[in-house]
Amino acid sequence: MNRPDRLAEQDRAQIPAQKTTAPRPMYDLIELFFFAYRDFVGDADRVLARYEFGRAHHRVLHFVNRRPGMTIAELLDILQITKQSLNRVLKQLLAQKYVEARMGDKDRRQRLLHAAPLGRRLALELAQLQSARFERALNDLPEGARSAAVAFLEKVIDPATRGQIERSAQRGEVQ
Amino acid sequence: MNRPDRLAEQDRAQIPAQKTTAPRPMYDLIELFFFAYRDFVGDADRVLARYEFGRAHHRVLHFVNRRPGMTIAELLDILQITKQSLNRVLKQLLAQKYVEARMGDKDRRQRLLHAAPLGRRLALELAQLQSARFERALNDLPEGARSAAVAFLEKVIDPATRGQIERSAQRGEVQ
DNA sequence: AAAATATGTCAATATCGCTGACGTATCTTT
DNA sequence: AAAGATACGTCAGCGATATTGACATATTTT
Repeated sequence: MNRPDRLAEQDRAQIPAQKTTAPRPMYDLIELFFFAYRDFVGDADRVLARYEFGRAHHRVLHFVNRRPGMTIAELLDILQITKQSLNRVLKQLLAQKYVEARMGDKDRRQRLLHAAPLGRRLALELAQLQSARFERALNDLPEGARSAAVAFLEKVIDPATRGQIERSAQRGEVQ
Repeated sequence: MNRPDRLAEQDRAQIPAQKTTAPRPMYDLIELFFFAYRDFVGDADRVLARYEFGRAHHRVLHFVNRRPGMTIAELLDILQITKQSLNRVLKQLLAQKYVEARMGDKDRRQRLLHAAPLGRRLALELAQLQSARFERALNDLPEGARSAAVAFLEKVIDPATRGQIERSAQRGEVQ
């Protein structure tokens, strides 16, 4: 499946005038990705607004719920935000009992984060809402659409990001 | 492909105890979508930073470039932001000659937006960068992966949003 | 004892979004 | 011709989320 109608790299380099013509951008995918993501997060946004939470809270809650015992450092690594940004939302989630922190057993400096019952409920509600959107989409599509979507998204992700996710996922997912 | 193993709506409502058990959320798709989008916009972010532009500028520039002659109202409709938010970034794009506005011919109140040469160049650079990511992904995937991705993303989008896009797309795409 | 690590926190700033209110030019309707 | 609707611009203020830099504390490692 290697695009036989394309010239190999070295042949291509020898074409005279056209100086390695860039292909036409895939505007369809670019725009669809933009709109799909916007609608996808929109579902959660509406619910979060009722709790006076924002997207940042959602992201933290999601990963803490999914990967219980996560440390601050791991969370920073996966969310790619600064400590200061994380701290603001985490402080609220802790104060309102959506998340709880336990002292690390091996390293007592660490704060191992866990979703509290309140947080588990909200995280589940949000995940179900977003899943429902995917389900509606997949219901209209042929067999194999789901694994195709998974495969595509995986490949779109940076290899470096993939590494991060896998490392963090190793230590037990939940739900 | 209509899931024959599902009960019709009215039968479903009569099931006693189990009160419509929600299926397990599709955590894989949820997380992949999050990371894929983040990496996808990250490409553009790095370039935009060199120009002192942000994502908001990119979105405006993209649609103005793609749908020349777009009015302010259409842009607001498609971006789903307020006039005030748009104005701030649009003003900069106009001042720096990335975008130009021409008076409407039929309705002289309208400002028909066009990407200026500088804007076309930047828009293309960004689109090519994002396309390159998709291309790398699709090269690793079997035949038909692209149309599968397009189909999936289309279905994930709200029908209402689809309507908007189509309406705006009718009046001539470019490049 | 010194250095590295995990985390918290202060202060200042930027971007991007919002709401509400009001102004002007232009088109449409009566 | 007057009245109303429409397209757009703009002022002022606000909130959420992100940033950087600097510094503090507790704990672990060397």
